Amino acid sequence: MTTPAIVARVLVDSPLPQLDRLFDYAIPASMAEQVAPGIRVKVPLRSAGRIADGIVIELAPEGKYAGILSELESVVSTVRVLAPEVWALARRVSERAAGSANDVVRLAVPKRQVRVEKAWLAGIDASPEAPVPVVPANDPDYAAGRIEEAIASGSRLAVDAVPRVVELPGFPFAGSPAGGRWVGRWATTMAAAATQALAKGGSAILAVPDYRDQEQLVAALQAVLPPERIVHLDARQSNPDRYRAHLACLSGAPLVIVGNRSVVYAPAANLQLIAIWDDGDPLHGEPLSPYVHARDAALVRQELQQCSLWFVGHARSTEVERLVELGFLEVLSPERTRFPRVVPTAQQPAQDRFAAMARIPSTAWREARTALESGPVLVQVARPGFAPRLSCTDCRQSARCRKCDGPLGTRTARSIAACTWCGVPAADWSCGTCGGARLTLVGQGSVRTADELGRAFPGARVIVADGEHPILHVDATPALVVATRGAEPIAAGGYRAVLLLDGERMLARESLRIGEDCLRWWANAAALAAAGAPVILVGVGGALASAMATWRPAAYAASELADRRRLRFPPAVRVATVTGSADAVEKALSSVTELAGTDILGPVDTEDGVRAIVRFDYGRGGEVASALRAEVIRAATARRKRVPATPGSVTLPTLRIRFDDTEPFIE
DNA sequence: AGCACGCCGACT
DNA sequence: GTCGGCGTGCTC
Repeated sequence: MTTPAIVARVLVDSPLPQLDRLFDYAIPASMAEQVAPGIRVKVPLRSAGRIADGIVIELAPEGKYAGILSELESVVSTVRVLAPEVWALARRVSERAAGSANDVVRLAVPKRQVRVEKAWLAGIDASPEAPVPVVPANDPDYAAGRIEEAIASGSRLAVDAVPRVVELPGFPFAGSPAGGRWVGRWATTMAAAATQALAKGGSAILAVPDYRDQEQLVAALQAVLPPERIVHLDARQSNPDRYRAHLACLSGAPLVIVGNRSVVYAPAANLQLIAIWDDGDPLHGEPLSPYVHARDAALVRQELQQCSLWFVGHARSTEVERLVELGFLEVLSPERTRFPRVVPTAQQPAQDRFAAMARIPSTAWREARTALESGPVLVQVARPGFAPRLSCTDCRQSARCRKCDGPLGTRTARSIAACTWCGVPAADWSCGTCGGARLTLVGQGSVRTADELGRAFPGARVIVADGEHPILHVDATPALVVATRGAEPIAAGGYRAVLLLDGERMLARESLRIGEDCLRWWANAAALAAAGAPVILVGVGGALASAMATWRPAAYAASELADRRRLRFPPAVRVATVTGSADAVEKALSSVTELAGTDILGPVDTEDGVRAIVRFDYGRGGEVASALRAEVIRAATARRKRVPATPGSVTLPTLRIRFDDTEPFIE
C-alpha cells in the first residue's frame, strides 16, 4: 500500500528576511495524525545548526523542493493558532509593505501560554451552555434598516458619527454594568452594527485607538449583548489574557472582538464586519515593522473576506475621503441630526476683569459663566502641566536641558523646572546663549489654565484631565473640566459649553496632517457637548473654522486631499521611505527608478546613513514593494560588515523600508 | 543569525 | 605537505 507523500510547508519563526518564506518538511509517521495547517511545530534548520519554532501553513504533495527533506522535529501543540484566512492576510499585508510575514504573524498570534491552552482545551470538551440569543439592534439616527442592510450586503462605508453623548439603558441580562453610563453616541452605532453581524451568525471586529474609546465601546456593547459574546483582544493585555482571548476567538462561536490596532488580525469566526473608530488617530498606526496601519490591514482583509467594512468618525481622514471619492466607500450619514453649535471667535482680549487671561475672549467667558450655572463646562487645551515651556528671561531663547538638550517645563505652580524629555530637574540653570539665570514661563498647560480659571470663578469646581490625571467620566453637576486634547472625560448629559482654547498653538506644529488632526481633536471634543450647547473655537479662522461651524469635516478633507493631489503628497500618492547605508539605498532606488509613475526625493543624510522617499501611484504599489523587498533580502545576505563591536549600540539592518509614513513630509 | 565550505599565507 | 584566516552562501 502506498500513500501519496505529503509534506508540511512551514513558516519558520526568524527575523531574517531571507528566511521569511515556506520550508518543506517530511512528516514522521508518529506525527501524521496531529499535523494540520495552523499548528505550532519545531523544525531543524540544518545549515544554521539549530531547532527553530514554526507554524505549519499547509500540507502539500511533495515536489516543490528538489533536495532531501528534513523531518519535523516535534509538534508543539495541536491547536490551530493561525487560521488560514489570517495567514492569507498576513502574507498580503507583508507583501504590500515589503516586510516579513513573520512580523505580521507575530502581531496576529500571541505567544503560547501552556496553562491557558490546557484550560481552554479542557473547557472545549465540556458541553457548552446554550448561547443567549442576540437581539439585533438598529440605530434610530440612521435611515430605518440601513445598518441591517449594510451588514447583510457586506457594504463598505464611511460612517459619519452622531456628534452627541448618550446614556446607556439597563440591560436585561444579569451582571451588565452598562446601565446609566454615558458614552459617545458613536459607540452605540458601532454596537448596533455588531449585533447585526451576530444576528447573521457572524463575528465583528471593532478597532479603537485607545483605552478611553475601548471603555465606551465595551459599555455600549454590554448594554445590548450578553458578556460571553464580547472579547477583548489587544496588544496591551498580558500574554495569558491575550492568548485566552485568541483561543476564545478560535472556538468558532460568533463574537464581537474589541481591541486596538492589532485586533484587525483576530481569528474571527465567520467574519461579517470590521469597524474602525476614528481612523485618523495616529494610534491606529502600527509602530512595529512592517508598520502597517490598521486601516490598510482592514482594507486588505475586507478584500480577502468580503465582509462589511466601516470607518466611523466625526472627522474624516484624507485616506477615507480618497476612498469615498473613488466610489470604494459609500457615505452613511445620520438622517436627522443636530450638529454642535460651533462659534469661531477671533483672538481678542477680554475687556473685563478677566483680561489677564487674554487667550480667552469675552464671548467665551460669558458663555462659560452662563453654562457653569447648569452643568459641566469643557475647556480643551493643547498641553499638560503648568507651563509647557520655559525661556530665558533675558534673551528669550527657549530653555534647554543641560543633559539631553530637551525643552524645560513645569508641571505645577510650585514645582521646579525640569526637562520634559528626560525629567532631570534644572537646578542652577543658566542660559546657554546669553548666560542669564532667570526663567520665564511660556504658554499655559492644563494645570495653569485650571489655576487661572479657578481664580476667575471662585467657588467653581475645577477638574484637570490629562495624561497624568486620567479621568473618564464627570457627573452632570457644574464644574470646569480642563482637559488636554484627546483626554476629555465624558460628561453625563453632555457639556453645557465647550471652549477650544489653544487652536493656534495646536496648528503651529509642523506636520502634513496637522489640519486633519486639529479638526479631529476639535470635532471629537465638540461631540461631547449637550444638544444646543455652544462650542467656542478660539483664535482659528479659515477653512478649518468654517468646517467646524458648518459641521462639514468631509468638505475639509476633500479640499485637503485636492491640495495633496496637486503637490503629489500622500494619500494622493503612496510613499515609501528607504533608509540605510548610502550604497544600499542607492541600489534600492535604482531598482525602482525605472518604474513608471514613481519619483524619488533625496537621498538626504541622516544620523546613520541616508534616507530617500519613493513616491508612486497606487497602481504601482505591488511592483515597488516587491522590488524593494528583493533589495532588503539582497542587503541582508550580502557581505556582512565586520562589526567593530561597539557595546550597547543596536545593529540596524543596512536597508530599512517603511511604507505610507507621512512623517517625513512637513509643509 | 549561525554554520560549513573553500581558497590563500605561514608553519612543523 | 596542512592549519586556519575569513569571505561567501545556505538554511526545506
